[in-house]
Amino acid sequence: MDTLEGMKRTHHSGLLRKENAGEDVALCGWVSRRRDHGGLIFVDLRDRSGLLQIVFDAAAMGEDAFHKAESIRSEYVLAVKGKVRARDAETVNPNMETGEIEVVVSELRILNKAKTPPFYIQDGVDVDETVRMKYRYLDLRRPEMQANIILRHKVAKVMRDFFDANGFLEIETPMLCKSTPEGARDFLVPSRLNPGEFYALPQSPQIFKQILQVAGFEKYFQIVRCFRDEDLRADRQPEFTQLDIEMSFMSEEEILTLMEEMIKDLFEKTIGKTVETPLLRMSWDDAMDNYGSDKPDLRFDMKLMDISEYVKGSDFKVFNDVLAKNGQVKCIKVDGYANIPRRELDGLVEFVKIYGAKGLAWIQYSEEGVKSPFKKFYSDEVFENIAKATNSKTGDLLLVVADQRLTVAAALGALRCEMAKRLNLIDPDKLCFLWIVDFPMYEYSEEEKRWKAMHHPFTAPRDEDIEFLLTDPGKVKAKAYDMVLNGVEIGGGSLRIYQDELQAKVFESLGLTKEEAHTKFGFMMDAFEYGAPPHGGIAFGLDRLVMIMAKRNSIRDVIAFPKNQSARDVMSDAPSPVDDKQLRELSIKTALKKKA
RNA sequence: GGCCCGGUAGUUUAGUUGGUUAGAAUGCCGCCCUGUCACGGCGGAGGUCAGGGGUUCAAGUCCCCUUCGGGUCGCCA
Repeated sequence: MDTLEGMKRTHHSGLLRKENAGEDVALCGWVSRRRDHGGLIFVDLRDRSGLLQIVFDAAAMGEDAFHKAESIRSEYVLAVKGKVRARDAETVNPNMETGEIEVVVSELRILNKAKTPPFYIQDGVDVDETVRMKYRYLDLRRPEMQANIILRHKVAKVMRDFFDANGFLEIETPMLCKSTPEGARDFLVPSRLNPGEFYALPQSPQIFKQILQVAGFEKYFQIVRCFRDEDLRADRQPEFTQLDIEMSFMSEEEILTLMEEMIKDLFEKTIGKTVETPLLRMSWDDAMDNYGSDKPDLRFDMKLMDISEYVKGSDFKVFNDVLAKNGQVKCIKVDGYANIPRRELDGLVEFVKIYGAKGLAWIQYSEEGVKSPFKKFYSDEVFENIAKATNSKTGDLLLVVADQRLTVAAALGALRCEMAKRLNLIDPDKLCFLWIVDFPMYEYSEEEKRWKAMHHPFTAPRDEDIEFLLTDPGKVKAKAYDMVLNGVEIGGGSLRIYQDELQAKVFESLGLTKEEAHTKFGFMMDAFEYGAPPHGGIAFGLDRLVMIMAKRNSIRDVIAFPKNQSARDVMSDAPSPVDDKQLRELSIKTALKKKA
């Protein structure tokens, strides 16, 4: 085995070009591929910058050195000295950035051997994700993964530059915090020095960033890790990174505008995409009614349409019952899909049930006439009127759900996205941003039979709705806003309550007594008694943002060391049991053992 | 916690109605090869069909349980 002693790398392999022909270079990297022709060996050398072909020629380099070259295997770590040579026209490889040149090796050093990797390190290879995760260091060598991690770095860098230029300060907040029972489950950390007591890892720096406003920093941001002990998804990890922002003396309008500028700057400087501002703003009500979602994907149309008025007053019990209970009958139109196979329709019925709908009906405006499970309950005229109202032509399909407003929205909203996916209606290069505004302040929890804050209890209600806080909470809208990109919520925030009378009222509306509120959020309420400025903020999900920029379907692909769906790190095998001594130090008697 | 899908050489996979010794590609090992770039040629090794139980003359294949992985609903103030 050799060392780098006395050799200094002069270039990165992937950056050499025809202009470098004739230069003496020293390169370092990993063996991506080896092509042994007997007296001539080609190796694709890979470093962070890319691939380059290096050539070992028995005639030119002497027998001993060539013999050494013959022992090279995949992923060996090499250092080579040699001369850049322009390739003959017929040996140019147009598929490689460096395909016009190669490096003829004069000196080879094998800096390290490598075991045969469990999978081939190349983009586009479909390897089981558990294997990729276990050997994450190999998976991360793939150019695609390197690009994702590099993009992530650039994103953070551009954000920091932007906020610095706009007078913001990056301030760190604690990782060991007080547990707050509201919201997501906390990860708990036992305190050795305080037996029986626990810290919580932050779900977000929400309270601290607001207190920093009381402290007079006026403009705060932080790129910060957050922790939530909830079930995972393709776009949810137990620890994730947030761009967290809070500022004082700014209106909602000013905040939204500044964030638009940040996003515009970000997309331009990282992936070279132009974002048109100002972004579209849509009320929560409009989003729910037209798209069935508070994070609508606007890359395709297919809006929800209300056909309640056309189907009321018939003998069709399903619709009648729903309409009698203030429900609605709505549909989406799938253009040119009237000949949908029956089997697929049955599948769609099952699909909407996942979202709480009791069923799915349809109208097929087919060549052979109208087909619909409720055809016999209505006259031809009704179907003509529905066609007119929904702008349906022969060949179109309407998918119909009847239920309460939010159930219809959930089912048709999901179905809308599903049909777009199936029919390939989504342009993958499109970026559709929008703001969702005027969120409801509260949502009713059927489970707990009470009103819960939709955002969090420090979110300010709209001034004109304050009078309804206690009398009609469902009517109150909040000064809250989410930024949505391609059907993904990438950020959300609000103006906060900063006057204690209003805060008390909101706590009361949530069924919290002053004492309870004080136990939960006391230190913040204390702080707010000493001159809290009007303030507000927002937080963006950095992982999700990078995921979309990198056109990936999972945030695991843009996180260097992610967890799997069971929240395990399969590379390090965390979490793991600890021995009793550690537990005793923490004053924890026993840990429930995983059942054997 | 619920629902759906999946687990076959290192990797990606085929495997029909349950029926001979589980097949291929790639990777790996050996030999040959001076213009390849997914190099090529010849030869070779490599399998707890996730685990357990059941049905059967016979199970990779059918049934049940467990386990692991992915997606999703709930959950994520």
